[in-house]
Amino acid sequence: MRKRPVIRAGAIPKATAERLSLYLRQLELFAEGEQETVSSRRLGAALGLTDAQVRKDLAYFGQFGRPGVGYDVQELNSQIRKILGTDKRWPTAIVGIGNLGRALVTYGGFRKRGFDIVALFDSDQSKIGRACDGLRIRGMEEAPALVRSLRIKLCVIAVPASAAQEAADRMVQAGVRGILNFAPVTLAVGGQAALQAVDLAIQLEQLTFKLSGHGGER
Amino acid sequence: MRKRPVIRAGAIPKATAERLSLYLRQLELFAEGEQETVSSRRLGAALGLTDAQVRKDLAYFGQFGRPGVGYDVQELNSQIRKILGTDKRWPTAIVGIGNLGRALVTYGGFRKRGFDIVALFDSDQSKIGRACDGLRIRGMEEAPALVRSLRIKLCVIAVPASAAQEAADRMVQAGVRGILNFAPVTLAVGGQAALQAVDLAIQLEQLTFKLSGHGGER
DNA sequence: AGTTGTGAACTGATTCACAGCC
DNA sequence: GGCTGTGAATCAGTTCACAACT
Repeated sequence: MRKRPVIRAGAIPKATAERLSLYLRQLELFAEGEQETVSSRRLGAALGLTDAQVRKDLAYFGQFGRPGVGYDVQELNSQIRKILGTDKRWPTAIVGIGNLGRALVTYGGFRKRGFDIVALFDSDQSKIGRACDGLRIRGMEEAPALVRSLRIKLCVIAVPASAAQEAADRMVQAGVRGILNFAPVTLAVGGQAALQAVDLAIQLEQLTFKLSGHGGER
Repeated sequence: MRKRPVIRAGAIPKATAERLSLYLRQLELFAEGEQETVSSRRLGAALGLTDAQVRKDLAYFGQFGRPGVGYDVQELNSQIRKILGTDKRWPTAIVGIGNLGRALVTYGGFRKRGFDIVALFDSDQSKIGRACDGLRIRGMEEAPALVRSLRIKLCVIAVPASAAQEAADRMVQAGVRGILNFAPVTLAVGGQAALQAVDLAIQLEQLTFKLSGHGGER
């Protein structure tokens, strides 16, 4: 009898968590290609990782693979979704409907991966009431009611740096549990919410660092 | 006599490189606030890091601080710029002028931090020839000439996943040395260029992971 | 007193290497 | 032959703690 892939919790390395998302993304590609199974070596090669790394990561959560065969693409896909929490859908708000915010509203990749953009907020009076991609832009004062009624757990902050902390405070106050921050400031939320930050300019700086010699080769 | 802050190279932890950008960002805020000096403790506190971490990071590059006083904000600022390579400006191209690409073209944060968007590329015939933020959108076949004449070293890829590898190949062929990739695929460039990847959906997934219990508290 | 720079200790992550399974 | 799961070994990154400096 086949061993059951019971998901065990425990201390998951942060680095492993980031790679789980990569595994999932790649598994979706393999699934489109009608791949039934995949080995740690092939999965790793597609992502620039060693086979041992892939096996170690997956083993944190249970025994998903079959010696001599590899991992079942569909099953591993759904197990990782369960681990990441994306086996269910997440209603998500976007705060700050400027150029970047608008691009995020229409970004198809969110919906495809389990995130539904269901509310838009801005504090600019001239934007409030207008629509973007079929959704009405709301004032921040409507956040508490909407977060509650639409069961919003996540929000994306795409406001200018100077407005980001206040936007975060108000959304946490309104009840969101996780914030993806695109503003170039470090937010303080005092453990009230999970934080994830993306600074677009910093991403380019990491490239110039690599190119300026210090970055180590390869 | 004051010790000279000679930048030493050597093996810089990847993690340190990422934090350098954060230090720089924070130093700019302190500089606006007319701060003359800053201690490792204050700099770290603003970013959620320990003082020891800050000192260790900065010490990889030389001796910038003064015992009993701290670090000179302006000097540390310009030293980190030098280390990151952003003491000079970087002409940058954007490939893929869809919703995200357009938002990136107009994103002010790039210019402010040393990146000049000087060329736009797309492979969609209906977009070629149009303008975006005052720049003409070019076909990919113009990339080699423009990369050379405008001395473009970096590009941002904001095309759909299915087109990303080809876009990367063509830009590397055209001569760029670093790629910031927003497409949700792992690119292969065979060491011809430095790579940095941002997958927007993955950023949200990391939040759901934290919220789904596995992510460790704090 | 306040703060840096840094070896030493520690904690965390990756790679190795191999027994066991298909 | 191919492949997983995992303990052991290695490598990397962080924190500690303190001498030295202002």
